[in-house]
Amino acid sequence: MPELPEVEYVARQLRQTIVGRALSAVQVNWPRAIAHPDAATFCAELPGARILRVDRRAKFLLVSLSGDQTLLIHRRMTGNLLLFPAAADQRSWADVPDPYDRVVFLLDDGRRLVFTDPRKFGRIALYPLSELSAALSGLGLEPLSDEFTPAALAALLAGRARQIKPLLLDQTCIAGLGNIYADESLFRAGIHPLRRAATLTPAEITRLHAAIHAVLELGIEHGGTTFGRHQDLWGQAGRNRDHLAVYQRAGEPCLRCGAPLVRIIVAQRSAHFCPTCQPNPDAAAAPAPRSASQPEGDSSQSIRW
DNA sequence: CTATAAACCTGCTGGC
DNA sequence: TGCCAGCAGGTTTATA
Repeated sequence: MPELPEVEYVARQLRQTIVGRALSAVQVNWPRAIAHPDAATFCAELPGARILRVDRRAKFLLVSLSGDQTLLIHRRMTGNLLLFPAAADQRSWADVPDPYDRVVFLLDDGRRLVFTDPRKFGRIALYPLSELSAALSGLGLEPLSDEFTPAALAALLAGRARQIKPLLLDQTCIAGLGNIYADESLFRAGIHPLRRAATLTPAEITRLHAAIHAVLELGIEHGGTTFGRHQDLWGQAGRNRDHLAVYQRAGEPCLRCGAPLVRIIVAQRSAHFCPTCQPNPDAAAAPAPRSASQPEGDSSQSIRW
């Protein structure tokens, strides 16, 4: 669920609340949540470090610390960062009742930054500046940056036989889109999820570029999309769900043409679209399924850990 | 290069 | 009402 907008929204909140503070202590309740280095070293290195800045790259949260170290946080499916006020009883900062709290950072002003994650997929890593770029080296274009232009997108798609939907989800191509925003982007651009990347026309590429940008910006503006568990720093749900056009709306009428929206499986993930506004290119030869699902390709690669 | 499947985990849903 | 198979989505890894 946390995709670029959800991560960006929390990054902005963290930037306004914890920059300038120092870490007093760290408690790791689920060692495997620490991807690098080992949990013991992680806990030993952090106390005393001051938080210099907070950034985002793709779906990663980057917390720059004094001592040339950077905290990399990836929320994966169900991870959330919550900030709690200083406890009245300073001694009890660690005994957070929530059983899903995997890592707890105690700030020097008594507040607690907690990483909660029911599914245990989320990861936190600590890298020295010298290894940071290597750790993030596998990521593709940052969709809200200046490098993401229609031309850059065109170059990415050129010669690719892959279906467009899996390509959009591939973090080594474009970094930050997840299932929700990929579906929303394709709908906005009027492109069927099974279209082969290389077959998109210049006009379609331009539309897709604009759609990706718009959909992500709107997501951020609305505090992200909450379906299962995304919450912001204060535990608040995002409001973007009310602004989605196709995701999780199978069977409901298309907002543009009224036709029933469809859900199929593409690359082992659900894909939602409007069969009218997003016509299937080469549906001809195929057996012509209906609404259920149909296997199709995918792939994706990315960062280590 | 592209596609497929399984794994990592656990809460929630649907069906019986 | 209760139990369980199956689903969900981000990423990695192994295999066609």
